[in-house]
Amino acid sequence: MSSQKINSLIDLNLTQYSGQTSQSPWRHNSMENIDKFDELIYLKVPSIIDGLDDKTINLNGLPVLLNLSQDKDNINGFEYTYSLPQKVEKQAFSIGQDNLSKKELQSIEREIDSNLNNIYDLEFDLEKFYEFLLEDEKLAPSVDFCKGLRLFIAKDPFECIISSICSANNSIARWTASIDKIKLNWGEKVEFDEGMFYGFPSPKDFLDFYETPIEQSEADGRRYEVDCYTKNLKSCGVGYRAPYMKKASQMLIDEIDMNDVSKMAYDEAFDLILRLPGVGPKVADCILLYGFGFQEAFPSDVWIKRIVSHLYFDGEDISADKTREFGIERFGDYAGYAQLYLFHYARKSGLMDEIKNK
DNA sequence: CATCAGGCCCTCA
DNA sequence: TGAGGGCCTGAT
Repeated sequence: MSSQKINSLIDLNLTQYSGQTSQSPWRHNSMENIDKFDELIYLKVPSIIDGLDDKTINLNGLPVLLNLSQDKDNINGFEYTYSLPQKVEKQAFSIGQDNLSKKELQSIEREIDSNLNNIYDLEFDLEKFYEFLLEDEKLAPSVDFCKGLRLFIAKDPFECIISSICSANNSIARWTASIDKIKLNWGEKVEFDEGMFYGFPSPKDFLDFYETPIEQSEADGRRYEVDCYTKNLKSCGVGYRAPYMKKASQMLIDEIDMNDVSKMAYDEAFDLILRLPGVGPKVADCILLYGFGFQEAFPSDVWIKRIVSHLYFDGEDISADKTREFGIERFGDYAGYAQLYLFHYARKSGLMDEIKNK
């Protein structure tokens, strides 16, 4: 398999490990070379691909495994290879192909490129954004610390919603571990030569999950205890967020169509997402930014609050709500990126430690 | 054994 | 309308 090239300014390592609240990290392909970003991601490309003889072939969401690699001293692009699981290749056999044709492979590659464009926000003009940053005295230093950092957009909005609910009042290590457990327990399994990979359960799947290891049930007029450990959300370490996740899933089935959200204006989408249980202003903005691509969102957690307070309000203690209003007002369509750059600039420059010790 | 972690929910002025 | 207490859980 020849490797494909993407030519865009991006630092994969920085982007991947900047702790953005959209998805748990991917899987290292090799730990041997630390000077190289070398990771595997499993995703599904859209279902229809162009086949031979002007026919289209429905592979119903073709699973592909991508191996992305980038030398850490070259952030002007990256390369990837991809592989398909044996199971799906057999589906191709069943529709009369003894292998995928060149045309079909090209179609798949186009879809992969399109997915990578979305996930890494590659259409975003970083150079233009840097001009914007340099005009702001406070933001200007961030350019040197964050060169090549891009938004890391979720593959799946629902996964992003659950991940974001999970991240509230939590540590990065814990919420990512919980999400990994959920995928391991209940995600669709797809086997590649490189190993087993897992999808994320659907909203409907979540309705079947229990909130505690033992639940009371009633039948024949009497109560008894049911061992539901195997479908127990709390066994994934999500704690009191388990009922939030279940109720949110129910609402996403009954009353909120995720397909509508991206068509809405930001304010309207914000109010809608805010109705989900376990979702406050900060989590709502994370969902809109990382799950739906609303770049005018300004997720305001305690750190952004402290940073904004320090840089723009002379250290005066301001509320998270006021921080959010400030970010949206001041940075406009760049709010999401400004938040990302502020956070990592503060972390890398030592500003965060300085504020913390106050 | 406390404390705390990239908030949210609920209660009560 | 907003301030403040309590909270699953696992790491330190």
